[in-house]
Amino acid sequence: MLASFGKGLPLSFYLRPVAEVAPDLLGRHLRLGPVTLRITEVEAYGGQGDSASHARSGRTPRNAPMWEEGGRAYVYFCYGMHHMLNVVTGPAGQAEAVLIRACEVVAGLELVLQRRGGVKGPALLTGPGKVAQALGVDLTRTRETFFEPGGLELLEGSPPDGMLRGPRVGVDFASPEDRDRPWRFAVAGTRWVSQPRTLG
DNA sequence: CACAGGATCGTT
DNA sequence: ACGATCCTGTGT
Repeated sequence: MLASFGKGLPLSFYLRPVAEVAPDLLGRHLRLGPVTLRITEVEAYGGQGDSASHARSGRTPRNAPMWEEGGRAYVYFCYGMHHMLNVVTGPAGQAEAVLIRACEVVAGLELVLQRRGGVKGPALLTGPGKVAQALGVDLTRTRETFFEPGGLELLEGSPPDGMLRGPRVGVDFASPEDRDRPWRFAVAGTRWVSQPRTLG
């Protein structure tokens, strides 16, 4: 019999404030083809008013998907080698998104190991670049909704027992107010978290 | 057209 | 602590 990973999340799930959707994504399942991951760490990024967000300087070709209706992917290329996967939230015009920072493998371990170069332990999937690499997500996925057959899917998954939160990683360039905003969320007690140091 | 920098990762 | 590596936004 086929393993069931739950139903797909409805559009209404995404059409809420980003700081509400982000913690609600913990424990959800992210699937693309044969690989299914359980989300263990995320970060919320706000719209134009958030100086840490790609939306801070208005709409550009790269961040255009952020301005569209929630329930789709925003993928960008970083440091010349890493792809970052975000979940766009809110109605069109809000430009809010959640960065998927870490996961644990639910299905497709063999392919994940292959894509990640045989790395073992938490280093397999703790960090946003690693998540995209494991899923096989690249720039061609940006703007794609989570409702397309054969595409990226977000499923109900299993809720976490507890949650940790802390400031976002790598946003020292932002205003003090935005830098200190506790918009990073992680499943409590899991090894599948990047830089656990700054989480409480 | 040229340039500086980045929501990172893996090694030193 | 640092280098890889190239897309992107900004300015000329």
